[in-house]
Parts: sequence; structure tokens; C-alpha cells
Amino acid sequence: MESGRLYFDASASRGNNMLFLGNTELAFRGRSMISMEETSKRRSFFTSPDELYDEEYYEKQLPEKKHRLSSEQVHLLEKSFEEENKLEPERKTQLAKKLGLQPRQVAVWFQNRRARWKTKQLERDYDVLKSSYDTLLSSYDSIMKENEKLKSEVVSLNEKLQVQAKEVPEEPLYDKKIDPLPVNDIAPIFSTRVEDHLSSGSVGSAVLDEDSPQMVVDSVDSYFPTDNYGGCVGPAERAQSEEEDGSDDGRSYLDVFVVSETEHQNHEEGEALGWWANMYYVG
DNA sequence: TTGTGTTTTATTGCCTCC
DNA sequence: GGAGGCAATAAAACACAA
Repeated sequence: MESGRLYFDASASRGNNMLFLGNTELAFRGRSMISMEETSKRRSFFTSPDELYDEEYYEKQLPEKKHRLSSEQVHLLEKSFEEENKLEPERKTQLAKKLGLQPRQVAVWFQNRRARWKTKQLERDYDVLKSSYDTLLSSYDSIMKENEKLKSEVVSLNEKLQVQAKEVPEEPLYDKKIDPLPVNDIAPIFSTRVEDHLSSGSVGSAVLDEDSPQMVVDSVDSYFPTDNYGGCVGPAERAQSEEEDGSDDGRSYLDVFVVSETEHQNHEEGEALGWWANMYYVG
């Protein structure tokens, strides 16, 4: 208790106004706490009860004053708040005694402190969400660029393949009966698999549409069948991240086994059916 | 010194829980 | 119905630029 302070407790039960000197209740009526100095400036401390109960006098002479807690008081309250941000009655009483405050003041302080904490927490949450959004957006942009680049690569390779097919009809590397896969068929194949991965993966609740980030084919391993080639992408059987493979280029790698529809049926009979494609997310 | 914005202390009203 | 929590708000105290 700071010496020489009178405390008004409108607290005790809302509306039943009491005045405290230290922990001693005094009969009083009014709204706020007043410092001893201010009290003595306006009238003597030992004002008669009649005067104290004179509403008009009180309102004219005693404007509302608020008492700032000392830094030691605040420090102790903060320490206590760190331990536990809720205040059970026993702790409230103990703290109040220790600090020389009214239990109601301690309760109010905790209440306001919780409100401040909540506001800060909201700000922190906002910052986290925003930075996560920004990261996602930038990786989405680079994936889109990469996607465009790869699409045009597929187009040009497909054209070359068609030219080659005309010039060398008996080319043994692939089956002449099979037409090159149109690029429009290839794109949905990859995007479908990415959707599967993202919607259940580490990015949480990512919801993808046709504009959403898509997976990029990084390289295709050497296993090409001699008489046929890919039509669809099989289930991703092993996934690895940069933590696992030691690379640190911001990409998440995923090896995907690529199969054709027809060969998928063959697989049931135990035959080899496709090739590994190394895909990655930029992120 | 003063005007203005921010922080802190306190009140009020409503809600939930026991 | 009382106690305690919370949101909204008031108002004193404080900080600071002009």
C-alpha cells in the first residue's frame, strides 16, 4: 500500500461503493480513488460523514482520479501473470496483500492484461498468416512461370517427335502404332497428381483450382519401355524433401512413377510398367 | 504550453457456470 | 442468484510533437 492513499472500491460488489485506507474499509460514497494530497487540497481528510454523504459537495469537489500502479507493482503483477493468466480467489487475495492493493484492483488489472494479451496475440496471428500467405503467393508465381516454360518445352518436343515419326517410320525406340501424347492430355495428368498431394499434404488446407500451383517435372529417369510410353502418372510411391536429400533450393521433391493405362493393366500380371519422374514444388 | 494520440485503470452490462 | 469472465467504453495519466 502506498502510504497516504485512499482507495475507493466500487468494486466489492458493483455499485456498493466503499472507501479503503490500506485494507481498512471506511464508510464512503462516491466513484473514484483520491490521493491524500489531492484530498487535503480540497478538504480536510476528516470530513464529517454528513459532508461525505453530501452528493452535491462530493461531485463538485472530487473529480475522478485514477491511480497508476508503481513499477514494482506492475512488475510483480506481470510476473504473476506469466505464471498463470487466470486469477483464482486465493491468489488474488495474496497478491492484493503483497501489493497493497484491493483484490478488485488486482482482478481488474488481470482482466485488462488478458485483453491486452489477446490483442497482441491477434496481431501475432495476423503476422504469421500474412507471411505464410506471401510465401505461398511467391512460390505460386514461380511455379506458374516454370509451368509455362515446361508446357512450351513439351509442345516443341512433341513437334520434334512428330517430325521424327514421319522421317523415320521404323524407329525402334517407340511403337509406331502409338501417337505422341498431345500436350493437352499431359498437362491434366500432372496437375491432377499435384492436387492429390497438396490437399492432403503439409500445406494444410490448400484448396486448389485450375489456377492453383502445379507440380513441375524436374527430370525423367531412364526407365522407358521399349514398345510403349506413358499415359498416366501412377501413385507417388516415395516422396522426399530437401531436408532428406540435403539440397536446399527451396524445392520439395517427389518421385512419381509414370505409367500408361494399358500398362497399368499389365502391372496386375507383374510386368514392369513405366518410369520414375522426379518432380518438385518450388517453395 | 497545448493539442493530440496512446496507454492504463476502472466501470458497466451481459453472459455463463455452479 | 451470486461470482467471475469478457467486450465495450470512459476517462485519467502519460508521451510527444509543434
